[in-house]
Amino acid sequence: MIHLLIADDHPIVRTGLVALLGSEDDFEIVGEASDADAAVEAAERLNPDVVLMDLQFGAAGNATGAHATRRIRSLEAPPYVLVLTNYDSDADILAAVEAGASGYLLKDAPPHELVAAVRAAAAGESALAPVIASRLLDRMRAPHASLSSRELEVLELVAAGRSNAEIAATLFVGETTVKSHLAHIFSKLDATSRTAAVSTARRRGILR
Amino acid sequence: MIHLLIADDHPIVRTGLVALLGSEDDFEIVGEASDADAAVEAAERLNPDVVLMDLQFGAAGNATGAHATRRIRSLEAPPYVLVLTNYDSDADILAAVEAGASGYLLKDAPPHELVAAVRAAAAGESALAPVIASRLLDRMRAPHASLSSRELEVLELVAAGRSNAEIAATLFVGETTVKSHLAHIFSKLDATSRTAAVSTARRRGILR
DNA sequence: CGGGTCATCGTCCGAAAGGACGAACCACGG
DNA sequence: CCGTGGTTCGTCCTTTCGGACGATGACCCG
Repeated sequence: MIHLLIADDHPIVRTGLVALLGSEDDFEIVGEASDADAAVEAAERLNPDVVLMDLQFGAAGNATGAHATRRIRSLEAPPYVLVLTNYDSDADILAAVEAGASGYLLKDAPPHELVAAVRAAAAGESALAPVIASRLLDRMRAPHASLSSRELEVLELVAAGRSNAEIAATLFVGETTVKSHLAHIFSKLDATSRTAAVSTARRRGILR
Repeated sequence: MIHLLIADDHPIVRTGLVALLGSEDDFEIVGEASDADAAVEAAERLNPDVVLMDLQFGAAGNATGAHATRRIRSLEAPPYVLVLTNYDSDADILAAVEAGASGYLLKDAPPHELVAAVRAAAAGESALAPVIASRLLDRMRAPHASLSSRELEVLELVAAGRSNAEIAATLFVGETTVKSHLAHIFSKLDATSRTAAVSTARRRGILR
């Protein structure tokens, strides 16, 4: 019997997952969580085998699914975490994998793929949606144009229209550091300004 | 008895909606559709009272939920269409309302709100999520933040990462003119920098 | 014809961004 | 054990951007 915890801020999605997965004979849904903090708490208390984790949680909290994943994976005897999200941006994928996710699925995945991924995760295997797997392979093949996670973090804030000073404050670093990251980003993306970098990153699918 | 048709490309969401709405005594789900064309066909054939319509359909087809809504509303004795989507961008809302939607709900809406909206739609009333309603009112109050065609031209070049000097050369005008257009754009979009303006324009659906 | 919007071009000036150096710390792998 | 890459910080300097004034002519609409 595989014990599942479902963490998603959309009631509709939670209901759908419960209906889809609950009908499998060897699955048992032991809990649901509607935000990142509740997910961590529930994972600790209910001791599930696999956590289905959304990456985007509404404005309710500021903790993201990636944060929650990291915290869950640092519990003792942690459950496997299967990330389930809408988008396939490099930034999200990288953040999730680094946080210790066992798999990365898109919400438009067909049910059988979802079920298979849960079984794989419960067995300790990795389960990546085909789209995601090929994207990761692309990244392996062309390591030169890949940004570090910190650089992505900076670039996302740049794309949101924040100034260097604001970004520095958000990330708790000096403005010099932000400019340094940006210089590396410009070099990697072959851009000479922040807006050009954002444009290139969007075109290449690095940002969504 | 209210007959429902559910149109959404995500199996998880469809399952969730069926589970949530199917348990209401006076609701009956008469069909599901996984893309926009199938939704129109099903609406014509099954003659539901209310169609729950997603706005974003995956890359499968090119028809959007707004198109499908328009076509459904142009049937004879058309059902009411309740748009159900993830995003609350002004462009989406406006497109849906113009296409004849009776309501606009976000997928993170609580179930009771969803049920209430379906009943309201079936009764021929409008049902807007509070967030959406207030946004529409804001738009009414704040007279048209729409950009002139020249301003849009400039903004697109800005979004492509070009500098003021490059934009000026491209459009065969002086750099001063570009800066003047940008100042107007900043004012209309309530932004203080080019990247922030691009970000806002994207969020509002002004830029793709 | 007056009033509004749009597009075009100015100047002045402070703030922000970017380039060009350098340098320290740490983790990780060959 | 040493090199490589990532993250952090620094200074000096130039370029670009954005704000705050402005001005002109073209156009449409009531």
